[in-house]
Amino acid sequence: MARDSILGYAVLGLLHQEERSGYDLRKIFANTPMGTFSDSPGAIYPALRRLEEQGFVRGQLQASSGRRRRVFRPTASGKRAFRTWQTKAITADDIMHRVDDLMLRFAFMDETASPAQAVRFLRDLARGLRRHMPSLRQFLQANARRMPLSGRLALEKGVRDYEELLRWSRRALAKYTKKKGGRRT
Amino acid sequence: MARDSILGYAVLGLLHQEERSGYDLRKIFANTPMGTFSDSPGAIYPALRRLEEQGFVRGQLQASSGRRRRVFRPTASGKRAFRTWQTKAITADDIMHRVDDLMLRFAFMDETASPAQAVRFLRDLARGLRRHMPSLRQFLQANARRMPLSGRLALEKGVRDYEELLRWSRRALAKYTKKKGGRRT
DNA sequence: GCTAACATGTAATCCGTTACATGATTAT
DNA sequence: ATAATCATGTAACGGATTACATGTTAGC
Repeated sequence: MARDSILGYAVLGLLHQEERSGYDLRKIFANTPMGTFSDSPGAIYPALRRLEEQGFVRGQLQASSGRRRRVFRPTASGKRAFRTWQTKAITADDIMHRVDDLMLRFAFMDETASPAQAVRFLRDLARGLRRHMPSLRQFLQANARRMPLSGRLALEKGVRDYEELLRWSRRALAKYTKKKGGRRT
Repeated sequence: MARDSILGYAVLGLLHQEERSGYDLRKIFANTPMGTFSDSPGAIYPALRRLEEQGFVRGQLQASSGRRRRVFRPTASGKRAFRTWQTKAITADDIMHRVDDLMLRFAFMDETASPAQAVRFLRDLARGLRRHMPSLRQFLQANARRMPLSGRLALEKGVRDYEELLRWSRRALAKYTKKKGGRRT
């Protein structure tokens, strides 16, 4: 529950979809756009062990013949911990420093929480972004003039990324509210 | 030169602008959009020590009265190391896993390399992105259908981010080639 | 006199990287 | 047979987080 790595949550989320082995997870991290995470055995297997020690996943040996293979599933407690992490309030700090975590939290929303929670998340995100952006724009306006071109362009890109994220959250919200009538939080 | 943290490079880049103390750096990381980096003393001071041990920066005590304050400057060797890191070829792995590093490398380009290097970097980046995106789009097309809405939206955001980066690199390139005639690599 | 800001550090701990190690099965 | 892939781990190391520790100076 407490001080977990994002990798741990990524793993826990993936295990909600279907039971998987460490090797399965490695392949996912190696071959898909989820590959922002490490596919190295030195990251995955210790992460699985930690999750198991915390009681968030349970591993089970498959096929006693030859090739041993342990597949993992989340426990009830693991599901609870994931959902708690995923649906907790979005802080200013999340927006400034952990946008990637936010996207991971959202990516699994329909599977491990609910469309209603997805809507709540998107509204929360949009609100956080609207609060954050004025100070960013202000910094840009105050400093852009005396910055060299490369620095200015990099900074503008940073601001633009947040604007894009806000636009994305609005489009996403529209898809949820149009498609389904689901409104209860 | 070898196995350095991004924080180390961020620090080294900032020290190129003017001499700064650990505390100065902390303030920058705490109060500006460079704040993706840690402003904790437990990150900054060890990073400065490592840079000093590598001979990349030199610290000097200021104002012997009361409040001690050490300001750091990059050495010739530190400047070389930074420039090498900054201008090295962009790999597929950089594009898949280290986009933030790429932006940091670019942000200091005018100050620590040259506009010509900036142009070279942007062209290299655009080429890398054009190569990378087909497989991303392909994955999206192949999987989007059977993904839940939240997952699909997150994935689309990922693809869109790369498209935005490509657009940004082209706009940035245009600003370099329009503004100055600087063409030699 | 007290608080906030200035200023620099260390220690415990955790996690990821890199490299190493081992062995089974499938395809050529 | 032998290479590739399946499959799981460990050990050394490095760097970041968190919390602690210490002392100075300026402003109210």
